[in-house]
Amino acid sequence: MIKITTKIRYAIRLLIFLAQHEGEMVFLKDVSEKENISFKYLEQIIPYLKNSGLILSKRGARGGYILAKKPSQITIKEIIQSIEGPIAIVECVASPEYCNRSNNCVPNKLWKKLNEQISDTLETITLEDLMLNRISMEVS
Amino acid sequence: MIKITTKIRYAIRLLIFLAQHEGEMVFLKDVSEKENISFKYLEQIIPYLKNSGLILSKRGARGGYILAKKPSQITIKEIIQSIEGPIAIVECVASPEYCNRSNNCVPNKLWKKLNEQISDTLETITLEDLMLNRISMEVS
DNA sequence: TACTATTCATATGGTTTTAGTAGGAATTGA
DNA sequence: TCAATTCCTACTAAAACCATATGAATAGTA
Repeated sequence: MIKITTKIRYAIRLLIFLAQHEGEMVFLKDVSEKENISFKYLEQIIPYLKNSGLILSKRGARGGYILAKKPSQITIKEIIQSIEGPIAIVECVASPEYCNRSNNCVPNKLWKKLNEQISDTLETITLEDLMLNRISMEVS
Repeated sequence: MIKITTKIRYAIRLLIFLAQHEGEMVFLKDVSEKENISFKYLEQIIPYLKNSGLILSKRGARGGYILAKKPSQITIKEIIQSIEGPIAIVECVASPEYCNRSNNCVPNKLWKKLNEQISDTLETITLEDLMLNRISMEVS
């Protein structure tokens, strides 16, 4: 059911790498090698992160990528949303018009609750938290 | 990313229907018609629920299905797991051997936390809760 | 017994998503 | 001019998703 795609996982590892090299321009080639992720696939992930203003790039020789914000200001939710759009575990929680059952739909409330919980959790965790290994297993 | 499949959603609606007719044998045809779900698809979902002991069946004319337990004793987690097995938003949270990065993997803790949170939430909600519309939006 | 209604078992198929691979254009620094 | 880098776009294999289809097995009933 609920699967985190490689795109999201790679994006997070890429951003952690950038966070760990804050201030430097980083080559994608290095990320690819150090993190052992397909270079060409990484290239495809980059545009999402650029478009949502998470990273900046510089073209040409000695170009590269750099975080556009401080790691403490980048939430996991932002990262995921930059790639997949709004978090919606079922269509109807984002677009009620999607299903005409919505009005009196019993399970809907369940999905809404779960969706909000996931969304909230992802919003409270930042890149910095990941970097500093600052993830408590307590339910917040 | 995070999507609830139709199989799971249909299964829950099927079980709610059974819960609403507790004590009676229910024909799949009725569920299909009332809930407007493909009969043939429902038939494919049934075996999962049977195998995990959530429902009982009776074959032949005037056969049908009935809940094997009280609605208060069937959790949403059980239902989902009966269809998809253990809840694992990434492979490595269920099978650490899946990825050799596991030891010092920074994002792993994030996925573990999120996974547990989802799992916990789904475990605390029962069929009865759904039936009685007893889902609070407060984060538990 | 024959008929009908139901569950049970299994095969098939179309569409979408996932997870890449590939080739080359554009840009920039040296 | 060359090499290193990002940028852009097309393609593809495999899996997952969401069903549809056919018919066998079983059981109640007239």
